[in-house]
Amino acid sequence: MKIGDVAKTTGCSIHTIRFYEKKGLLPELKRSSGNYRVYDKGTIEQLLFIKQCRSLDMSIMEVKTLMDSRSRPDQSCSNINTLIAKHLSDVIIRIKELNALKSSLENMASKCDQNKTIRDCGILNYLHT
Amino acid sequence: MKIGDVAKTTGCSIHTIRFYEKKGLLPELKRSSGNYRVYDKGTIEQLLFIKQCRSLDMSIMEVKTLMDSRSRPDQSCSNINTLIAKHLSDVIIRIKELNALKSSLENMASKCDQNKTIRDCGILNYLHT
DNA sequence: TATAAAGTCTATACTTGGTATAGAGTCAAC
DNA sequence: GTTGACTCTATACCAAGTATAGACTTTATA
Repeated sequence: MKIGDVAKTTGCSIHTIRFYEKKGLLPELKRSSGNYRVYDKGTIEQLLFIKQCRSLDMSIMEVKTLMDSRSRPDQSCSNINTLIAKHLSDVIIRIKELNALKSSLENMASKCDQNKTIRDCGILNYLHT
Repeated sequence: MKIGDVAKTTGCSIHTIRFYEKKGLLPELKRSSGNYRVYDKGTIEQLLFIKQCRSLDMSIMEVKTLMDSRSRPDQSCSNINTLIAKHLSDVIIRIKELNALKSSLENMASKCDQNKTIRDCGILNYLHT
C-alpha cells in the first residue's frame, strides 16, 4: 500500500501520516524501489489507534507512551491507568475553567445591547475597567 | 518608563510586551536616545486591557478588533456585541465537546484496575478496538 | 512510445501565543 | 574604567498539524 491508499483508508491526511512517522509514532517503513513508503495492515491499525487517542485529545507524547507500552505486554499497566487518570483530570480542570469563563462572558455580554455607540458600549466599558 | 518597569506594573513579561507590539496591539512607541522603548500611562492601560481580554481567552485578533473599535467611538458597537457573542458561543461549544470527552475517558478508565499486565489492560484493549 | 497527469518525495514556511536564547549595545554605580 | 543590570534585534522553539515548492516516480492516455 502507498501513502495515498493509507490516507483514504484511515482518514488521516498524507501530511499527517508523514508527520506521525517523523514524531516516532510509526515504526521504520520499507521503501519501494522508487523510494515510496510501503505500508501494511499493521501500520493502518496503528494509525487508527493514534487517531482514536487523538480524538480523546491525548497529546502525541501521551500516544507515544501508550504505543511504547504496547510493545512490553508483560509489564504492569499501572502507568497507563495513571496516564488516563491524569488526562481525565486535566479535562475536568479545563471544563471548570471554561465554565467560569462562560459566566464572565455572559455577564459581560449582558452589559450591552446592539444599539449603542462604541463610546457607550457596556462591553468595552466593562473591559476598560 | 522603560520596558522593565512596564513589565513589573502590568505583570506581562518583557517578551510578551514586545510580542504584542509586533502584533500591532500597541501604538508606535517613542524611543530614547539609546533606542530604548519609552512607555507612558496610556500604554499600561492598553496592556491591562489586552491582559483582561486574554484572560477571557480572546485571540490576539479579537483583542485587536476591540482595540481598533475603541479608536472609533462614534461608530455602532454592534460588531463588538457580535464578537463577544461569537466568542461565548465558541466557549459553549468547547465545553460541550469536553464534557463528551470526559464521559468517554471515564468510561475507558473504568475498564481497567491497577493490577493487570499491559496485555490484559482494559484501557489498551478498549483503544485497540 | 511519448507525453501528460497523478502520485510521491524532501524540505521548508506558516499557524497561535507566547517563551528562550545569543550577541550586541546602553546606562548607572563604584 | 569596568562591572552589572538593563535593553536591543534576530532567531529558534513548543503543539499538532497544514500548505507550499520543486524534484522525482508511476500510471494513464494518445
